[in-house]
Amino acid sequence: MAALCKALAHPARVKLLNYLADYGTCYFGKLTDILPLAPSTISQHVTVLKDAGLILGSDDNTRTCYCVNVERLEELKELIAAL
Amino acid sequence: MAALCKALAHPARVKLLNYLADYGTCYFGKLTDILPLAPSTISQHVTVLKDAGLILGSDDNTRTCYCVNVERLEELKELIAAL
DNA sequence: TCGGTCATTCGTAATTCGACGAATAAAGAA
DNA sequence: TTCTTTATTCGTCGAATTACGAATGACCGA
Repeated sequence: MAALCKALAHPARVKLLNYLADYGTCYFGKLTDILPLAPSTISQHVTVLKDAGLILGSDDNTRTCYCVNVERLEELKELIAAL
Repeated sequence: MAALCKALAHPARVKLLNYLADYGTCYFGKLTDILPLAPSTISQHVTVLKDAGLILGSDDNTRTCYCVNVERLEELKELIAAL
């Protein structure tokens, strides 16, 4: 629970998750348009979300496609709702 | 949203909120029994939860009585559920 | 083959976090 | 008054976070 919240403890990561939740999937390149941050920084945030299990990345030849891990997100929702 | 999650981004603070949610209210001294941390450290965590608005503290003469801020907690639940 | 794009990793600097002990303030008991 | 209890604040330290640019590797097009 603390680990999941920690993954959402930064505005940039909340925006990323929100965007993915709204648009389903997208490539990394699109994410760099969403946030006013350097690509390397965004990659770091994406890694945090990935490590928390909240998003999934599939290597589509040279690009990387990201999407929300719905099951994991449900897990978080249940944990918070049970508070 | 990120601010609220940040407040819950540490196991000690999750435990504190859980305890208060279960037991309604309690004094600071009781909280020091719940966690294996120095009182000063616990006070820091309590301050973080208080600053986030998740708990409320009322000064009962020499002791301090803490309880969950239900409205704020509901706010968090709605934000997470809306993801 | 030579560039160009895409995404990540590495190295680094500044800031924040998390923990502790010591000092403090305020109220009550001896 | 003096001592004890209670809760907080302060100072400090190491660890973690956040940001960037530079370097890297993999793939495609010219």
